[in-house]
Amino acid sequence: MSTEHPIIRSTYRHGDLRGALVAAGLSMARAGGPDAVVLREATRQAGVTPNAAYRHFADRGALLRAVSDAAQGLAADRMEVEVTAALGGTPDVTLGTTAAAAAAVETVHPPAVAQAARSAGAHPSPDEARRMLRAVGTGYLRFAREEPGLFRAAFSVPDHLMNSTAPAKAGVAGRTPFGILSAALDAYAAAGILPPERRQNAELYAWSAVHGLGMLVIDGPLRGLDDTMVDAATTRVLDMVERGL
Amino acid sequence: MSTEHPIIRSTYRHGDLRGALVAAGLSMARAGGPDAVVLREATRQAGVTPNAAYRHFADRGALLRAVSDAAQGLAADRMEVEVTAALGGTPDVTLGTTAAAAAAVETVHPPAVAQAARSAGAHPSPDEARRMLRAVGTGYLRFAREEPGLFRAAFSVPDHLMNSTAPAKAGVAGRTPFGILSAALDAYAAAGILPPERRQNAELYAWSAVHGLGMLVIDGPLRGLDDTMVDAATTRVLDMVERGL
DNA sequence: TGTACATCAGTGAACGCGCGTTCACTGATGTAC
DNA sequence: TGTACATCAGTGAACGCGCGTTCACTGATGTAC
Repeated sequence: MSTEHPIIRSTYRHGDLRGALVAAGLSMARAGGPDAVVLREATRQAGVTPNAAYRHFADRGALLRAVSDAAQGLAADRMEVEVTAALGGTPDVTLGTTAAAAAAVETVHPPAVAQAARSAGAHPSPDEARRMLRAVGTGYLRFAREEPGLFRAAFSVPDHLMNSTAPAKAGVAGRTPFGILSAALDAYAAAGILPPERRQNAELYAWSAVHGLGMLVIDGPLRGLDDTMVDAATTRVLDMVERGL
Repeated sequence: MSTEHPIIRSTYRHGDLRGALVAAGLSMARAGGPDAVVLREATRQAGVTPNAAYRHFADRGALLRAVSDAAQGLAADRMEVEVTAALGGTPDVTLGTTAAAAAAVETVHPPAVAQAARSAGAHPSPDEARRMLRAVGTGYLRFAREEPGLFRAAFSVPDHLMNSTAPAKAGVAGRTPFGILSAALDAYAAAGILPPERRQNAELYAWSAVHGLGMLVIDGPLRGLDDTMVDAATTRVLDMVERGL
């Protein structure tokens, strides 16, 4: 079932087997979600014996968790791109693929992106804050639709909120999806559009709405919706969040 | 791995093998979600040879779809109970389990429940409409938390919205989860709280918010939230939907 | 009312598959002296 | 600077497992005459 030929190594040591296994896991998750992450296949793609994986991961679950973290990092990257575009960094870019998006992030300089977001977050205008929050939502949903397998690997694998700021889950700009959402909500509050008493846990409510649409559309009963309908639904869900928060 | 002993039949024919396989599938889904639905194990629990299943289902996928439909029916039942309670049918019942909930629905007479909802839907007061919509949401989320495996089997298995009114997905009262939500939104519109121009596709937006919270809590990064936090989040998400619709 | 027969729900045995994991091992690396 | 040696990342072979699915079949049922 492996489409890519196993790599023939020249050296006895691999060099970065752990990284290679995670990369292989990501490519499997991309194609089939978390369930498609197969330990043996990962070692095959890395050009290594199956049991070599156990030098780096206690078991399949540990590999899957590492893959999930990496997928969260990619989600973060996709969101950063959207936020940057919304804030005027690269106006109105329409990026087709997540790979392109990730590349775009890297070309804009990771720290610069975080910087732009942070400075806008400090003294944002209501309009900026709104654009930022919407960008976070659309970025999240773009990732869900462009990479449904990675999306499920990122957000359907058991984990705790407490761990959601772990560095492994961060994108190239060093922020996690949760952190990006939090920053946008901070901006929202700083701009005075969100009453302070409603700021607490606002992440959960905004996240719920957007996550639910994503799951219904890629995995659930709304699978049949075409792109324009999903776009419309995205807009309306974000309207609802904006009004309802 | 099978905990229950296989049934020894006295007759050559089973009687209702299809039903038995779906029931076995439901019990597996209850314990482990859709991935845990194993065709061979279903036949074992039904006391039948593995290949006998192929008289009733083309393949494992067909069995899984039947199980998913049945799970949606159970979700509908749970929601009906909540709606009935909210509308004064059985004031303030706190039902622990879905089994109890389903039993409660049956004792109230299925048609009576649908009837109550329908009559409230025809000329509902704003307050009635609000209580009804919230009940739909809390019922959905109660089901998610009480029966996470069934919830995932019901709403994470590929299907289309077009089929979402199929009778197989209905509960004992004959309505599907989607149908119940629609009825509540009709009541909302009829009560004049939802502007007519916002009625269209409102199902999707309300559903997204509630579904997202459910998935994040049972399967995703919010797994660690304790019951009181989830209750609080449920209230706040429903507030958001109410304000934002 | 009795019987021949078509139907089709089940049996019994087997298939190929790929998985995760464990065992005892080998051989390249880098460090201490 | 050279060498002995501990470390540990990899090998090779095997395990038990249970899955979905297919084959040719058997035997109870209910219907047509």
